[in-house]
Amino acid sequence: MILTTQTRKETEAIIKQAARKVFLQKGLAGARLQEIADEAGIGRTSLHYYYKNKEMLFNAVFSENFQEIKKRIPYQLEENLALKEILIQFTKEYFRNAIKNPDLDLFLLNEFCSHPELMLNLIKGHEITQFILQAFEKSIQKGELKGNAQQHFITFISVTFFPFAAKNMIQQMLQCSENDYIQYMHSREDYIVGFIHQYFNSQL
Amino acid sequence: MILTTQTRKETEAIIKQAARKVFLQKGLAGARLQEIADEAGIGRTSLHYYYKNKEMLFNAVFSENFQEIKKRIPYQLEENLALKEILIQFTKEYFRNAIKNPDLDLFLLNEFCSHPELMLNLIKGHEITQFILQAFEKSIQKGELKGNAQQHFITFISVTFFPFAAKNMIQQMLQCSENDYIQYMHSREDYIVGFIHQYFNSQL
DNA sequence: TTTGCTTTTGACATTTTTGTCAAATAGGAA
DNA sequence: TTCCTATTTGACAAAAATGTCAAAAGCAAA
Repeated sequence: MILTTQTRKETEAIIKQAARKVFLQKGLAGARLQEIADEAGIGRTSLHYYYKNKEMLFNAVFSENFQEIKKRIPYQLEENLALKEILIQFTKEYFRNAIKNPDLDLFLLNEFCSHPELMLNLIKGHEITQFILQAFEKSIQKGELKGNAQQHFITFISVTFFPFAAKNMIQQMLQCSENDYIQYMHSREDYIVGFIHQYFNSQL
Repeated sequence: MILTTQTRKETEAIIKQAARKVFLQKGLAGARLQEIADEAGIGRTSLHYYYKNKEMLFNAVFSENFQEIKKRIPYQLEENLALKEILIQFTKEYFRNAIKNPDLDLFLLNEFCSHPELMLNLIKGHEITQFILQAFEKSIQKGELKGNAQQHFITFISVTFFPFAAKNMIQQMLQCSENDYIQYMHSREDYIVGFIHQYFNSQL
């Protein structure tokens, strides 16, 4: 039997993954170091060897989640793409990454409540919000859409983002397993592309 | 100066309101009995006089929130109403109640993660989920809609429910105050009614 | 005022969770 | 093997939070 000697980095990665799982599920206050240690398959005391205390560990995990969320959001969208195309590209990119980690979405939503200052950075550093909002406004000016850009924008965010944040709720409502849910979300990607097309057509 | 003697019920109500505030903000694990007592303006020990322990208090608060959520959801919808009308009625009823307490929505979403068994009751006791889902299915059979009932259903839930759950996120994204948000949500009600009409038209 | 009840309070006990430390262990290099 | 360092472990300390209890205080009726 081969024992792979783990380097410090590897162990840290295992711990972070375990911590991530527990933190996402129970939040900072609800997470127990013992549970994280068990999940990581190490002694609780060892946690302190790698991360001085709970707060440090949380910060380490959090900043990674933070990065991961950023990666979901395509930062370069062609300036002159049609709005419809922008939305479709965005959706595809978001789904591609989010399906792997739907837990992050609810976490994110909560962080906007508990740490709004941090979240502001996420938005500010990333002008995507303004970009899409403005794209909606331009589209309205061009006569492709009627009404209010903000409402359209929120609708778009809702139909893409919410089903990830509400993963557990949806599972209960549709009375389906985790696999069913993932399956369902895969097909939702196509559904949303269709939804976007219809959204524009219905305005004509 | 008049001292109003408080009856037990009144004191309980004060405590529940204080507890509600703290629980909604910090969750069960994050809430401190001391903070709740301070918020209620009583000694911590008195909490135990009214509610044996933290869990009991949480249950009391929770079951009220529970009831409040239920009230948002119209339980009697005419069986033979057109789907379009069902959705519009549902939306109006939901908005009417939710605008007052948008905090509950995110709380609810979290509870589906942390206490799925409890949430199952909320859904089971209330056959509204199945009712609307089936209404979508019937509508598809009648040819009013194409595609998958579950997708339509989730879209509908998303555009109505999500903007409440994401209150803080939306405020940051639209860079607006709480008042602006409320204003915005009021106008969203009308927007959604229009959205529903278009949703059906676009399928023809 | 006395009595009998409800409510509040503070001191203390218990439990739970986190943090510290020194000793033990492992594993590679000399 | 021996030495050195990195890591793990278990015993313990400390802190944080909750729970208990009996005594005190409040209040209304007799």
